[in-house]
Amino acid sequence: MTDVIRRRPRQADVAALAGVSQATVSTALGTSPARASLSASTLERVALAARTLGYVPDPVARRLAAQSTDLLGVYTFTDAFPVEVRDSYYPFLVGIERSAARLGYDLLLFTGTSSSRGGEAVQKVRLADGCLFLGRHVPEEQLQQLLDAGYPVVYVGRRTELGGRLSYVGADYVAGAAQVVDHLAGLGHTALLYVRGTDDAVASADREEGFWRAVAAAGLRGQVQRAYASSIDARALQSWRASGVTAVVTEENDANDLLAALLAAADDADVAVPQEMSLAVLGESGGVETAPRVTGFALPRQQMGEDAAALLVDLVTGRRTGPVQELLVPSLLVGETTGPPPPA
Amino acid sequence: MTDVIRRRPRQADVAALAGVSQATVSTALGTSPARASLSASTLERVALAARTLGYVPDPVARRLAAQSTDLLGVYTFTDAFPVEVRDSYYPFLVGIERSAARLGYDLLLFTGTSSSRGGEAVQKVRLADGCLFLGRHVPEEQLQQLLDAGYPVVYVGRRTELGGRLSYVGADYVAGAAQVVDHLAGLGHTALLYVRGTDDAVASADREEGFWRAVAAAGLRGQVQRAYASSIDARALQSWRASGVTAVVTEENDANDLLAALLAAADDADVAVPQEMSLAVLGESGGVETAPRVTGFALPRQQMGEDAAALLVDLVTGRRTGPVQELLVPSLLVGETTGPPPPA
DNA sequence: CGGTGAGTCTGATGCGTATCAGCAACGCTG
DNA sequence: CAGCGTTGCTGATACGCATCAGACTCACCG
Repeated sequence: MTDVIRRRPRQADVAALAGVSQATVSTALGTSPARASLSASTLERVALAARTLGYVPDPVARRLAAQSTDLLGVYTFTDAFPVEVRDSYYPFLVGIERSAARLGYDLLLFTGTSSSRGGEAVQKVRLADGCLFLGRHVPEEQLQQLLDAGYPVVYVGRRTELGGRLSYVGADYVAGAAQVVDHLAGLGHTALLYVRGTDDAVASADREEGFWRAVAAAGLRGQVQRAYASSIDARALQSWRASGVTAVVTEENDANDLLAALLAAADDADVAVPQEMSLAVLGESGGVETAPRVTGFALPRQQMGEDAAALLVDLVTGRRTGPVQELLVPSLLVGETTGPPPPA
Repeated sequence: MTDVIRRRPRQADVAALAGVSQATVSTALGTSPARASLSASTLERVALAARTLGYVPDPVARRLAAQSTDLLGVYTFTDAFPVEVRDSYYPFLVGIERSAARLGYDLLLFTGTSSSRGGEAVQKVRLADGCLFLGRHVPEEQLQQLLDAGYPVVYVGRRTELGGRLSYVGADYVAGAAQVVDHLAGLGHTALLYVRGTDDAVASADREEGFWRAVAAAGLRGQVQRAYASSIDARALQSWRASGVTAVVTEENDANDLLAALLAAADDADVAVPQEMSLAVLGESGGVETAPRVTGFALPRQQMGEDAAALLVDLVTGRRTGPVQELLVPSLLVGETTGPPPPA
């Protein structure tokens, strides 16, 4: 009598029942080309035995032997499930999950905070076939190691670190900025001011580039000014108006809310938006509860997630190779803060 | 010359560099008690070698050998990241992630939809040390197999399937219902009507039990009626009033919105809520956009998630054993639909 | 009848780690 | 010096699967 409290059945058990070798079971149940050279009757017997025993392959062993788990890692540097539901990461995850599910992959969720052993923790993602990263943070050394080992990694969001070796699916801020500027040009504005924050993030630079390009293309007058939210007040606004500016665009900026400062300044200065001054943001206007719906552009977040996951799968399967970098074009959001310029 | 494009370093490489055996490296780098019997100098040499080579343990191999991955599975039968952000599962996930992170576990996310091979798919969770399930669906056969193998499973939500062998962290609907009834009793109501749906879900039965218990404890008159949303109209409402009922409670019910039907009926019958008739729900009143904030109780969803994950970890580590069943008490939500009964 | 090839299947091996029995060297006791 | 316990390490093995180089059988051809 064999032990009744047998652990999970393994291929060896199936093999015994079917009267074949473990190797044959592996072949019969797998998808390798070798499968074609097994007789129909053997395939059938193995399948039957497997069903009878309720055999299910052990994904861990499978991975150890074959280097593949049908798992995609998702590494976030903040909680993946933010309490702030409006959190901007969320739509990425929705997209990622969709794509993964469609392609038959499951998700391995790492939170930077968890195994807080800092650096080393990232290596744990190797349990998955490949890994998506999202978040501002870029652990260069760790990524370096992963890349060197040929481990597939895709960032959600444009990342220029590591000399372009990183694959990513990002948003085309240049195009987004251009859309906003074009929108203003279409309304008849000719003198624009772009107020941007003082940091040097990639996205910021892209937005500025988009601003300049569109300004040039449309033959407008434009200028850029860097500012802290605290330095934007009624007086500044008045001086801009005096210099002929009819529309101000700014960047969304969580840390340092330029947009809110501009709205407040307009209010202070009794400048009606958009009648006397148009206002737009090169990005999305934060929360839903923002009083006026501000003109700007929306990142195709869910689509970015989907594309990133799909790209990762391609890298994993080898359908695509090398660093692949993809930019998706945002869509213009026309809000209530832009209108034709005031009559001269 | 050894091959330069060497794969990730393994313990064998560290061992060679440190001049010890692979077994020693495993012991030195691990946490087993055997570690104590290694000399300080050896520990040091191994640690140095590991650091030099940038050795990182392979989570897969570790799991295969040691049956432990520091991973918790999360199995949902719908998308884990619902597009409907208001989705009721979401807070569970927030709690789960928190707990997991705090306890040093990462999350393995399975969506019932992904590996759609139906039943067998559930077995994939074995990659994790234990698994949380959420969703109405209960794949009994599959769970049976997992339980029989001693695999730790915890449901989020009370589940009475499998003869009580399932561990869960649920909401105490009995207590929740009692809170609502007590609230009404405190306001002076003496005749209550509980309108419930027609299904026989566990939660429904619990609510009804809570209703009866609290009614008995408070010495009130109560009655229960089963109904479809479509059968609730102005006439029904009037007849209830005629029979002396001053407060109606119902259950939240996504499929068959009794609550909405009641509100509509009150409107039709020109019965003012809560002046002429109080209305409460034994659960949460659906969306945020519900016109009046309906009195009811809130499930401590996030807490349930946290507790469930914590429980699972206890089961995994063996700190607790056997089926553990936990109920958390909801908190009363006093809304705008309950008030004192009309003067007789 | 020896030889060739196609069709089927198996034994052996590796993946990277954890664990355990056991070995060698050493000091100590009687 | 025989006997014994300690300390510090290693060899062997298991975990469950995939893969590959053969081995074996049988039909068929020259």
